[in-house]
Amino acid sequence: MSLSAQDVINELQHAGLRITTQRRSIIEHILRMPAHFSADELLAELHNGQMEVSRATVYRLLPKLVQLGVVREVIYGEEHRHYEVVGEDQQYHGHLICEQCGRVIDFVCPAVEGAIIGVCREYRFWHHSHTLEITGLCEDCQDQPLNN
Amino acid sequence: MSLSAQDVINELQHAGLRITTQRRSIIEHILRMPAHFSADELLAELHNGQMEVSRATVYRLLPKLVQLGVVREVIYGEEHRHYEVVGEDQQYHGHLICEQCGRVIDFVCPAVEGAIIGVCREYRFWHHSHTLEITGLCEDCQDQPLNN
DNA sequence: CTGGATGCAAACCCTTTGCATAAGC
DNA sequence: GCTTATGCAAAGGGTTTGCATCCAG
Repeated sequence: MSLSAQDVINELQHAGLRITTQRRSIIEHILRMPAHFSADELLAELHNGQMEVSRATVYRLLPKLVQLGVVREVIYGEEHRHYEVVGEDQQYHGHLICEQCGRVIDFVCPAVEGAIIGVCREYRFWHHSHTLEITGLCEDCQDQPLNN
Repeated sequence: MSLSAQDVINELQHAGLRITTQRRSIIEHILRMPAHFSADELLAELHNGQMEVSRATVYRLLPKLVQLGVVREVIYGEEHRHYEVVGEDQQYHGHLICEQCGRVIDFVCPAVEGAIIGVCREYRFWHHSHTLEITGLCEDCQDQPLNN
């Protein structure tokens, strides 16, 4: 089962935040966005729909959703922020980022999960979230001549 | 053995880049910076010395050094970029980042290294570099009341 | 000499914010 | 009604860039 808009709305309410038409719309769109999206891409989607939401509102809600654990920031190499939805049952995963073509490949790796839990125990660190990003060349780009 | 300024300068030359007084100065300072630094902190250090280097020059050199594998970008949660030197013998490591006090704790974990190599083999991905960042609460902050 | 590097300052661009208005609860 | 959320537009702040000058190779 994946996260529903209502689930997120309930979380907002529990956190003492008000449920507005704009927030409802933003949440519904976020759940339909591709794996990784930026604030700008989200805004573009919102403007394709009937509901208009201002940049400010989107920018104000996203950090709250991060705090609530609904989305998390990923793919930091890029110039602007990217987010992805944290599914209920979704395993933590990492990203393989191709330096040549920009493609982002998601991967899951239980061994990494286990290692991270071990590190946190060792350092008595309370683990909230983590990101693992590997940059390099994807299979296709390894064969191609460099172009920079 | 850790990286010397001359090593980096040789790498620049091999890459066809010119060796200028400014670049020499930047490189020397980078090697003396604390574990993680921003472009701004680097500039402050440079201005403490006798040699003046402009912001533009620093901002133009850093990406080249990333490409050459001399430094890498880390600690992406922050609003601006941070870098760290990639030592010759330095083990890859990750960062534990405290959400409360902002402290950054480096850790090494061979298990993570192994897992990453496995993932790259599986996806036929050529590994250039990677970062692993775990956010949460450090030991000290776990006991303190929340203040946000 | 000649093309790459520097410095200055202005431009960029994503993101944040002040303030008046609107609307949850 | 009281307080929070929204929208607009302007500010913010790190980073990039155009252009004239400089200098390493």
